[in-house]
Amino acid sequence: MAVSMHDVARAAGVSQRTVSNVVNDYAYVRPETRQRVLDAMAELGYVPNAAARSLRAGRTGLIALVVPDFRARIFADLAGPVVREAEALGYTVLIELTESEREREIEVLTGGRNQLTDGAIMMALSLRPEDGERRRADYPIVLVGDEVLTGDVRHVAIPNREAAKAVVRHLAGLGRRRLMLLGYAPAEHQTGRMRLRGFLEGLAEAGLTAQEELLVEAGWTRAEGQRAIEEHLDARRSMPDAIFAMNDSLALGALRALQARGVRVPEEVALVGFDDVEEARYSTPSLTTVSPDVEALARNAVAMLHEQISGRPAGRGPHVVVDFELKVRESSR
Amino acid sequence: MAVSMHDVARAAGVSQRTVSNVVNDYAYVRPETRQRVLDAMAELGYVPNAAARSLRAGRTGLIALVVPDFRARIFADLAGPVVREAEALGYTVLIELTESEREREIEVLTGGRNQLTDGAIMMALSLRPEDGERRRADYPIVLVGDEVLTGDVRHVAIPNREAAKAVVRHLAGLGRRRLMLLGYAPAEHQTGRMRLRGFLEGLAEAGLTAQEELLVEAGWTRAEGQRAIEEHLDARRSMPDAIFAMNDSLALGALRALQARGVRVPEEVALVGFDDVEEARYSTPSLTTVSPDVEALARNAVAMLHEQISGRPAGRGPHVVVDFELKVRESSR
DNA sequence: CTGAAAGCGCTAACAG
DNA sequence: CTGTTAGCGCTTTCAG
Repeated sequence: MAVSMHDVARAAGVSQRTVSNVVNDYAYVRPETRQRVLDAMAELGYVPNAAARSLRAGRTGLIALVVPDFRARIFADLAGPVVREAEALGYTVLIELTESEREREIEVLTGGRNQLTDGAIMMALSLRPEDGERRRADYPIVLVGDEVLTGDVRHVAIPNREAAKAVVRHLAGLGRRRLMLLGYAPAEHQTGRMRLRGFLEGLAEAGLTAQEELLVEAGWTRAEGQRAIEEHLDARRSMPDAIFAMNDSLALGALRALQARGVRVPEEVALVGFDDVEEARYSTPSLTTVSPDVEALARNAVAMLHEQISGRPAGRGPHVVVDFELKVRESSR
Repeated sequence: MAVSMHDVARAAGVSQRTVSNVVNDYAYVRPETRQRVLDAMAELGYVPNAAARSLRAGRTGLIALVVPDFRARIFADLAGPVVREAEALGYTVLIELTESEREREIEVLTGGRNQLTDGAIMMALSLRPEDGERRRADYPIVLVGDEVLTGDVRHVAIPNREAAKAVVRHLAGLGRRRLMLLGYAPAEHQTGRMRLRGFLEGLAEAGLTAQEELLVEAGWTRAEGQRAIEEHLDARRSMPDAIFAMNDSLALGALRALQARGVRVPEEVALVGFDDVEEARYSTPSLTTVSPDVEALARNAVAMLHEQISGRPAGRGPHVVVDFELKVRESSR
């Protein structure tokens, strides 16, 4: 067994209490006593035991980051900032993968199989509003992304609607009139619904009307983007002069299809994505895209969770929408 | 405070011991007693307390995954499999980011600031061989990637040398004679050294000799790949007929530079990368690359760590090299 | 099959 | 400033 506080106390000739005081640099300890204790600790290689501390404190200092999968770039992007923010507030982050399974997401709402974490930050993709009732009231949670639960669950969102609107405004400003929305998926995630809504609002604002033929269904993957555009072109459906893809993967797939069919981007068709994945900067042409402030997403999520855990008064509302930036690149000029 | 075992015991009219037995489906408990206990647990919403259990057991059931950064694709790819494997063995994974700082990597060797984890899987980039001495002997660690420590540290490796050799063999088989190595970095990571060594061995095997002008220095990023190739072309240095990039980012940066300068790939210059990032499949032309078996990497790392933690006899040697596959795509035909 | 009770390592209330 | 000590929730030894 590892060396305990008791061992240190004996070695330093003080009581356990004093060792504890030193470890937590608490209260008043006479400098020389402190030094003696520190020496003893170093000598014995003392390391405080997290389990005992947690048991005593009733908190573990752990928070869970719950994501569907790390291969999706946005989740990987989020992990770094979340870990850093959490660390700054004294938390350690542990990872939970849901593979987008609803059961696993629900399990998080109840605090998990064991009370291992003080709270969770979750990107939920499969929860339904009514699942909110299964939530254990005293388990702090912050949802990132869509607002999928009813009730007073805190949540920090990507500005889907506002950004989609900004994209349309940008395209209309370039004189484009026949805008395609790629990745249309009626009643899928709220993310899709919000981007759709922003798209439609943008069109209305620009005095344009949506053409049904230009709302193109596709899963949000590169392969699907490619397939959908190929089919659209081959079927000689009405040709857009701009495409707003629901995310960058779709956009990059579309780009490949357009190039394969000899359609020039951006001359004939402008192309805009969403997410600002790294590749967007490096494709040829480079891709105009919406860049949500992921850093702020992480910062807010951790801060909001910390507020709940520590019972501190919320310095911000229960719902936060972070900023975004439209990165205009070669694909829409 | 949450409901404890004691509460459940009282509600079910049994002793704490019996509840514990039920929870750990231990020993012999009469079916009806078991049921009564289960009912009481459900009724009260009992959830076992991880801290108490850890304190008692002397193990936390947590393992650390220590990586420099999640934005580098390979780390993100590793996370999923590691979490899944760990879960299958009853561990929870927690994340530690080192930003490649040597001090932080060393700290892991000593078991960290608190005994929170039972062991660690680390991708170390900055450790030096002599750091091995700082290692706390009883803290289980598995290194992934390079073998950076002397001593008996377990480690699972990517087949850098073998794969680099296979790449050269492939290019030579296509009739290419003037092979460039992009991302040459004398005495950087061992990864680079091993790939370099494989490259040279491959050349020797094919009866070719390395030209110094074709060992091109560059950081392992896309921007650097682009810059290095642009400079090389603009300086009118000797033209290669094939480029082996130390990783895919470099290769994709190089691709961009080649296209910008009107060099046709693969007709004039074949191009091969390393890592098999997702984009490699979708670039134009798609990129030939080495695909290490990341799944196996994760599986072995977790299994080896588990062996150390549980003190089980090692079913495998202390060093494992996983498989790879050379994915031949459009960029080298 | 079940109960009583010790004790894992630490914090903090209480007492000097 | 420092010592004593109870107890966080659980597992497990020892008795029944």
